[in-house]
Amino acid sequence: MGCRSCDKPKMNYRKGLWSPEEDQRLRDYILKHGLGCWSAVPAKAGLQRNGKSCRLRWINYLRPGLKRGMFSQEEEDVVINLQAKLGNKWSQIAMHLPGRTDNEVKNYWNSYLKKRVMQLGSNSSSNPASKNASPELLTSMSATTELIMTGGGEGGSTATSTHDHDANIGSSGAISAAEPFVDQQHQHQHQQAKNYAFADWMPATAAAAAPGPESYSMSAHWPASTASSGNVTPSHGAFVGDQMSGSSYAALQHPHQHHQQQQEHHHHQSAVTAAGAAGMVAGGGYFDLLNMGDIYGGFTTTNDDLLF
DNA sequence: AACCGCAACAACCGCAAAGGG
DNA sequence: TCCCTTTGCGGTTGTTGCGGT
Repeated sequence: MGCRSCDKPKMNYRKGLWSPEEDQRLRDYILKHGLGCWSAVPAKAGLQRNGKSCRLRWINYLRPGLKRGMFSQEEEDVVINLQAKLGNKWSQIAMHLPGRTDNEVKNYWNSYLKKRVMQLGSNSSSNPASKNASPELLTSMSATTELIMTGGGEGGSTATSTHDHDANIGSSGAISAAEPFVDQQHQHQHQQAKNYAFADWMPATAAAAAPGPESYSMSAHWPASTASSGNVTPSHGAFVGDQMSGSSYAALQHPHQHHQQQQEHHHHQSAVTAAGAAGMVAGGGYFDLLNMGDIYGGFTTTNDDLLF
C-alpha cells in the first residue's frame, strides 16, 4: 500500500467543486495510465488536488458505467432491504446496485429513503425487513431483492438485478406496471428513472460500436456549448455535447436533481437539444447502462475495485 | 422582488484497515 | 514489530436551485 515513490512536497490543494478542466485532466490521466497510486495522480495529471479528492471524483463521477438519475423501484427496494439487513454499509449496498456509488446510495438514503421508510415503518409487520419497511412496500419488492435478501443472489445478484432493470425499461423507455405506493412526486421520479442515460462522457459512436474499454476516445463530459465557452473541447464528432445535458439526460432529471447539470441544461438547452438528437441511440434514444456493462467489460460497476 | 426553508447532491473530513519498508 | 503511507468507508458539511411566503 505504501507508495514511497509518491512522496511529494506539501502543497495547497484546491477544494470545492471540480471544474471541467480538472475533470478532463483526471479522466485523461486515468484512461491513459490506469489506476495506480492515487497520491501520485494529482502531480502527474497536473491537478492541484489531493489524491483523495481525485479518487473520490473518479469513483463518484467520472468512472465509466455510472448510472445517473433517480433510483428505480428495484433499486429502492434493494437499498431499503439491504440497509435494514446490513445497516449503513453503503459500499456493500452499492455493490448490489450496478452503476451506483456508495456516496450516491448514502445520499439517496439520507435525503429521501430514510424519511420514507420512517414514515412507512410505523406500520410494521412481521416481515423481517419490516423493521423499516411497510407491508405495502414489501409487497412491491422485486424478486431481485428477495434473492439478495435470502442470499440466493450472492455473487450473482448483481446480474439478476440488472436483468430486472432491463425488463422494466423496455425498448421505448416506457414505464412498466404501476407503482402503487409512491406519491405523485416520486412516481414522477420513478418514471424518469426508467430511462438511463449513460455516463456523462461516453461518445455515442463508441457506445454503438461497443468495442471494449481500450477503444475509449476522450470526449467532453461537459456540453459542447460549455466547451465552446472556453473550457473543454469535445473530441468526438457526431455526438456533440453529452446525454446528461442533452435531451435524453434532461428527460430523466427531477427538477431538484443535479443542480450543476441542470444549470447547464438551463443555459444550453437549445444548443444541446439538437446535439442530443444527433447523439441519440437507436431504440429509444438512451444509452443503457445494462448494455454498457458489455461495452465496459473491463470495468466493474461495483465500488472502487476498478482495475485495468 | 426579496427572503427563507427545504431538498438534493457534491465534496470534505476523520477514522480504521491494509500493506510495505 | 513498529512506523508510515495509502486506501476505503461512513458521517457530515457546503453549495445550489426551487418553491413558498
